[in-house]
Amino acid sequence: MDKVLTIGEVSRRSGVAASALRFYEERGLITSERAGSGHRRYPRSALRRIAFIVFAQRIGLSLNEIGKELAKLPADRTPTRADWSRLSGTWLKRVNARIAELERLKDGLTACIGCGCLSIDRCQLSNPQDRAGRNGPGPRYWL
Amino acid sequence: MDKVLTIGEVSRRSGVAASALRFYEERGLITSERAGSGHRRYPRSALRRIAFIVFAQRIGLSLNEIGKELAKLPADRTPTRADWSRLSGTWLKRVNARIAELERLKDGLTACIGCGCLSIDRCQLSNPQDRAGRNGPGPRYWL
DNA sequence: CTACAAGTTAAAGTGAACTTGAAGTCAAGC
DNA sequence: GCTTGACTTCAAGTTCACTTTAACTTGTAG
Repeated sequence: MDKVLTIGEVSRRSGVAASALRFYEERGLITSERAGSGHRRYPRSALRRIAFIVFAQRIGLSLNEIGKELAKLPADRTPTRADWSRLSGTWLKRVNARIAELERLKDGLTACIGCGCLSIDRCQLSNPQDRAGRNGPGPRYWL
Repeated sequence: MDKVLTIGEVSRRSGVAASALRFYEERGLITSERAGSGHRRYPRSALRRIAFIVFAQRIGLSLNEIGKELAKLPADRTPTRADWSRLSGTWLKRVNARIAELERLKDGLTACIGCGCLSIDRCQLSNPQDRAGRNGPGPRYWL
């Protein structure tokens, strides 16, 4: 009953493309055993790990950050419920901060734009300082 | 008193890098007059347009979407307060939807992960169907 | 035995949102 | 007149999170 899964099965059950699963493995986010043929075999616990990754992404973490979080899990055994819930602390802060920002932006949407004060000099909404700080190439996400 | 601004001045006041302003112009999001020297000159109203772009980005719109929104503004005159506020309708829905999703994820964070049900088969949180639908290359954003 | 689906790797491509670099022009201060 | 700084264009580079492609091997059904 301790059935292992192929990459195709994992892909179908998680909704994550097989290519993405290989990519995650390359990045060290997930691991797999190999069958004699060289094909990947996943334990059922991999599904939970993948669910975590997807979940964390929707919350706004980058794969890099997710990798750091996953590294906190015990390597020597299948993580327990308690292991997983320990990770959720960081996230809660993050989600709350983002919700707060959106609420702020929402208020500005009706109040600030409506009243005509969407001016860089006076309005806090478009927050020049926040932006000025983040440099370097690549797309910058709004978190 | 109808002072025009150089790209450097606009950059400092908006917190948006000069290179980004040129990029926005190339994408058709903003426009500029030219001085005899070929240097860009911006009317003060450009600051508001830029503030709008930054604001919209933080809300989660892509530059493409922002461009479409900006296209709704009158081309023949400086947009009024009413013109701007007409655009905010779409946004409000978007912000509300995103806040709702984050709230949902937040509940799952404490309830679902805590209780151990973060399983792809049973848990709605990591929503396989949502993901399966979005394909094609490039990074996929969680909105 | 032959199809054909499903798996493998490595390398290159993709889209978004910019930045960086090269090579040159223009304006102001000393 | 020279340097310095701010500007110009155009092309190429960067990051992220993947996907796509090519060339190949394995597993399964008929």
